[in-house]
Amino acid sequence: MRHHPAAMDRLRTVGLRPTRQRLALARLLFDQGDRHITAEMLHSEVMATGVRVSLATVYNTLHQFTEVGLLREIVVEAGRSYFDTNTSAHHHFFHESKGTLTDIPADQITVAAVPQAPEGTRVKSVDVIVRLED
Amino acid sequence: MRHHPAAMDRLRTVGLRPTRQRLALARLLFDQGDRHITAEMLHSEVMATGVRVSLATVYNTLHQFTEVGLLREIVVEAGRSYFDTNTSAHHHFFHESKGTLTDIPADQITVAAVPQAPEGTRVKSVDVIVRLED
DNA sequence: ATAGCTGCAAATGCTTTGCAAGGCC
DNA sequence: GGCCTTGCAAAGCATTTGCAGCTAT
Repeated sequence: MRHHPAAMDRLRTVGLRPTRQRLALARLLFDQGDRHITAEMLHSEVMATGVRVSLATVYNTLHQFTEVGLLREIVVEAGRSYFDTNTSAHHHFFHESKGTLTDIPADQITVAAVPQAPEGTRVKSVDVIVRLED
Repeated sequence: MRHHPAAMDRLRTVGLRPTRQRLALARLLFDQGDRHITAEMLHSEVMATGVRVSLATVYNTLHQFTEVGLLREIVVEAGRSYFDTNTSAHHHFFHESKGTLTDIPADQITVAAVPQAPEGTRVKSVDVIVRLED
């Protein structure tokens, strides 16, 4: 049995038990650079590696990872959620015909003069989605 | 029977038959300034006015109106679509705890230096959502 | 008359949940 | 051992669709 310290440590650090399922998912998510993935896609991938993980667990895990800041959820279409392994400030291209997301580096777009948040509220995030068509 | 010329004309102009249902929905949508509304909300409203319209028809009508440019669809949460009666360029505040959308006038926010669209694609729209929390 | 609409109910697609069984510490 | 996790299947939502009957022109 192989151990992948990075994934293991990542889980311990955020206080989630490094179970077989969470380790397999963490490796797929974080061991290959930035990814934009849906629960279904991740489920297919993990099954393809031979590790049995239920779709329900994939959903639960994605949300747990999001809660502890390992992932960021991106909403581009009603009825489907994407999860982004890059949690730093950046924005996205969304290719509507293909249903794929691509990063727009933070330095390639400028959002200026964001208006003051209304009384009693704070700005949680500013999400920019540039929708592309063919 | 009352006739509301504006709603009637709006439908004829875009080539949709001014049926009883579409007229009722168009009046609720367009006769009171900018609105951000979901299918469920609109369905409740129209039923409250005493006009029977099925939820399926509300969905169909919202999409037809969107296709002909009378509405703009805004996606802020997975699993729910909002429709905006203001189709001009502007962005939104989304109050997460209340689930409400508010306009940010185009002149109160600046999105600059949008990167070139990748080969073979066009920018369809640039959507900015400023998420607010309490 | 007829092409376009509508309503209903069933189907769909994604996501969440309840609960018993299993696994990490 | 005890508590956290997982898997399964069922339930939940928002939305879409098929089709028979209705309606605007």
